[in-house]
Amino acid sequence: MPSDQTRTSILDAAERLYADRGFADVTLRDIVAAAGVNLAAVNYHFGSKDELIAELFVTRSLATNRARLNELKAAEAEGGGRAEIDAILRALVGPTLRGCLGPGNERSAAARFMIRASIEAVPPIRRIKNREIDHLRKFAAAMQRSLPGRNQVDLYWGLHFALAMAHQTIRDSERLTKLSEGSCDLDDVQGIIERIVAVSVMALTRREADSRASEPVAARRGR
Amino acid sequence: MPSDQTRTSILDAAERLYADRGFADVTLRDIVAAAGVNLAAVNYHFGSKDELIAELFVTRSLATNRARLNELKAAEAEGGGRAEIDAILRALVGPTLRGCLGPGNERSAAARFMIRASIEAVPPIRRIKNREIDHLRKFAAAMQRSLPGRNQVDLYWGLHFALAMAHQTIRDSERLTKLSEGSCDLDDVQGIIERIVAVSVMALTRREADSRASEPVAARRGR
DNA sequence: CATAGTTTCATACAAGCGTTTGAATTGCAA
DNA sequence: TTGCAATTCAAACGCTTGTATGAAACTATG
Repeated sequence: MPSDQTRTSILDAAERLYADRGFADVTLRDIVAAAGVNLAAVNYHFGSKDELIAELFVTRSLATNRARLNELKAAEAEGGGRAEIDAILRALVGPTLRGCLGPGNERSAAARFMIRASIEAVPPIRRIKNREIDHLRKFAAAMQRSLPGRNQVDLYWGLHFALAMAHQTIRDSERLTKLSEGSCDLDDVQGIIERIVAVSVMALTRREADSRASEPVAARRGR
Repeated sequence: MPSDQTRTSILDAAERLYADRGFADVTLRDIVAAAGVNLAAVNYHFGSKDELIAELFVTRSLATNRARLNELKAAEAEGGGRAEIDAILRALVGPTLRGCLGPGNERSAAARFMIRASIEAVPPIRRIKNREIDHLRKFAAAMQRSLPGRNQVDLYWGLHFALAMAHQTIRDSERLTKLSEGSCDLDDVQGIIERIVAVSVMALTRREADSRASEPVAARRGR
């Protein structure tokens, strides 16, 4: 039975380096140096660089999806099969945001790795990523149960916008900090989650009438 | 005086290739092959690969910012120095969205290049990108004039969310299409703009009270 | 201890990268 | 046309990349 120690140090080092510097700037030699193992160990244990990346991504992807679904199930159980819309959205964006932001001196490498993966979309990851659609579909279904009267298209857009705000907040928190000169507190994760959830709920529950060419001012500058 | 023809074909080919395939997968040899020029021409005319990328980015960046500011000025002029908040947001997200989405058989390479740049953040671009903060500050100031009563932090978050929704819609339109099985119409650019503007306006004009721990349900699942 | 299987190691390899070189070619002024 | 600078070109450079190799070291069973 293998000790798995080399395997594990490679996975840890790779995840941390990819999280910190992105996929493009990290070579196998960087990884093995950080892991304190021999260069050939990567190909011996994983077959190739791409398979190493794929294993990292699959592992973390399953974990994140599990955390989100757990929150969703809990919310639906609490409501007898139908969760409140804000609870659904909180289950969608909460796990990732909590993982990637927050006052911890160094955030979880796992979460930052996933952000990188979602940003840089390197080939081995892109191949796996299509399964995420099925995962999101479960949230779309829950939202439909929660807001049975809503237009389905609006639900998709609301889901999309919620993910967009969460994602961009993680991705470009630096810009927001600079722009606001520090007045936007990115360590207040729960506050950020509630902000995103509140906006998404508003987007999802606004009146039907203004689904297009809403305000008079809007229609004026159509160009 | 140089004919500039080689220079121009390199710029065009590079922009198109980077837009299509990203920075990581495009080599100088790909570019010169597409441009029909010699390999050494890049270094002769631009000095280095990084300087070529930087020139592309600076050019397009200035153009986009100019388009946004033009719309902003027009909106402010129309309102006698104080634009409606929705007009400001439309000026912010409109130019980019119109450039990157839409029914055109092939979208503008320039716009898709800018999206790549904003996604992949290769070093020569990252160095330039900090100027964007100053550009966004003008929109923050306009928003403050438009909504003088609002908390400044809320304005920054609203600006941030508006850009997040626009950006993610461009970036990951494929996912939304798949998720909604085509029912979200990504060719209806003006509809998308109005959707984003409407949500952003709601985010910016919601009542002060719920800036944190808003709904009772929200407070319950704080974790 | 001996031996077979697993894991590590130093080293090499082919391929691709951005860049450089120096000679050919071009374009234009005198 | 001659002459000179600007431009183009084929070829090569040095370097880094992921991967492969075969020997050495380790581990555990008989």
